[in-house]
Amino acid sequence: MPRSRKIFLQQIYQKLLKKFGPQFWWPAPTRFEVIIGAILTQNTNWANVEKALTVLKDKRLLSPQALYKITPRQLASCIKPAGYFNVKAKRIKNFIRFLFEVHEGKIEKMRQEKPENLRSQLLCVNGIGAETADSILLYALDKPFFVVDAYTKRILSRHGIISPDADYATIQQLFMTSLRKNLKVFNEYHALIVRCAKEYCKKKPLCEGCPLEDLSKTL
DNA sequence: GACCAGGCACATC
DNA sequence: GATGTGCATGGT
Repeated sequence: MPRSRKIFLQQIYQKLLKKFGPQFWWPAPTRFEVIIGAILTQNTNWANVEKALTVLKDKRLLSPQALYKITPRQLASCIKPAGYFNVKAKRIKNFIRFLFEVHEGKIEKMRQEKPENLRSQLLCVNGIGAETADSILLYALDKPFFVVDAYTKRILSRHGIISPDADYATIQQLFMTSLRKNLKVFNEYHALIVRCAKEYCKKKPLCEGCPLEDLSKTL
């Protein structure tokens, strides 16, 4: 990778942090809740996810044991506010089944797995793709994997750092080889990208007032 | 009423 | 292997 691109990614982080400050993403009370949230938030507004999580909490269903017992149909009816409730119910059940079959139903057991192995295992669960796997690894399990999403792609391609058709692994590598392997930075950086894209990167062709505006000129 | 939101798997060509 | 499509609610 060109050295300039590396520095560029580091500069973007500093700019975003300066502009928006820390984002405090995912301060959920349990790792398990973060994981379920990661599945529920697929292609969905976070506010809707919180509603679904509240229902699960109120019904005392937000535990591996409880979700193991519940039927997909019952689960679907609880998570309706998050949208795609039938698919997501299946996906959550798939994850729970994996958790019990491979890690005795225990998150802490799962955390003992070697990070690379764990990522492969998660990707084998039907319904968990690269982004959801990395969100789980980073935000729930404290494993340093950079999360790439639609916003990340949009911002980077808009500022000419990647081509619009760059794939997930390529973009992830870009970040992971440019930055220290640091949980806090990975966590914050992804959240900052989402924040920036939401506020400034919606309108085509250019995002007026975006803190990254001037950077692309220096590339 | 259209559009969007912190994706993914599957069908089809 | 690329491209298209279904899944669904709630806020703007």
